[in-house]
Amino acid sequence: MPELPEVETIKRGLSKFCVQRKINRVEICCEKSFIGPKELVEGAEIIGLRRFGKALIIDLSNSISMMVHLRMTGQLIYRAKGKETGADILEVARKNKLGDKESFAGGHPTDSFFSELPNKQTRVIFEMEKGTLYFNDQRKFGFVKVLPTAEVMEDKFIKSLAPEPWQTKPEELQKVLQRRKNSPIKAVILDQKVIAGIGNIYADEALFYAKIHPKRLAGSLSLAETEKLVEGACKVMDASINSGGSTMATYVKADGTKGDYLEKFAKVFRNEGKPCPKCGAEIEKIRVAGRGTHICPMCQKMGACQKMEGKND
DNA sequence: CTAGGATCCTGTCAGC
DNA sequence: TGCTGACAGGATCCTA
Repeated sequence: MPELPEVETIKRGLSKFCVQRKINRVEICCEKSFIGPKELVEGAEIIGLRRFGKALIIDLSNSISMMVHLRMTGQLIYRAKGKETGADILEVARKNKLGDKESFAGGHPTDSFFSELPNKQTRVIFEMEKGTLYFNDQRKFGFVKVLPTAEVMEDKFIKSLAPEPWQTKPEELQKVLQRRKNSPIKAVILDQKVIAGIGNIYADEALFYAKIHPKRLAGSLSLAETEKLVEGACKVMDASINSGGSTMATYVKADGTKGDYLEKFAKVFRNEGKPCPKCGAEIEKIRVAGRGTHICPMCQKMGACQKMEGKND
């Protein structure tokens, strides 16, 4: 679930609490969620955090790194010593502060951000010098992987990542779209080897920004449309990062009630039935490439050619 | 090589 | 209330 802006927000949040702190002990609650020998991590100090697309790299002082991928439902939650239950975290969240001294939570938004830990979904526990870092993951698709720092860039996933939207050249992307010309454009931009960091939310938001129907075949996009799409991806991700991504600071509203960080910037995602902010037409939910997809049927029209083939929706 | 579908796993929610 | 199937903010593997 967490996409590039969420991982970036986590990187910034954890940098405040974990860098220059030692990991004393690692407790693995789910074998599947932790790949590699935990002994290489225990006793090492975190010296920095990096992000590549949706992957977070935690670099350690002993030339070892951990690669974290949250996939659909992963979360990283840090709590200072004595604050493990999360009882006082609601108060922190109410203040809407990202960089509180005591705690931080980001990733798939659930009540685990501020409820008692560890819980049923806790997969790995890192006992740190001054607090505890929990890796939670409901569906167990995510993982933490131990590898030598020197091999991070050789990792299969990292190595095959395309540039992120800000570094994407529309002309280059256009070539890939021609190669993948018979796939729906949404399926293509969800591929991390095509453009890094986009997931289901930002795919829908970027396509809405560019007024492109997600079922349009990739090969049918003009260069101008591709440019607009890249611009849209940059803008929606910038907006999300600036609003704090999906973290406890945005999960809980200022008045203490449960909110939804999507409210802050999502124009179409999970807004089916609501009016389009541009034209007022009703936003629809459809299915594209096996994923729930949200569009404004007025702003995002299919091309005339594809329509005649009966592939419109 | 591309395209499409199944698959990993747990929880929640709509519909009966 | 309980059961069932669909679906979920991801990526890979398998098949054609």
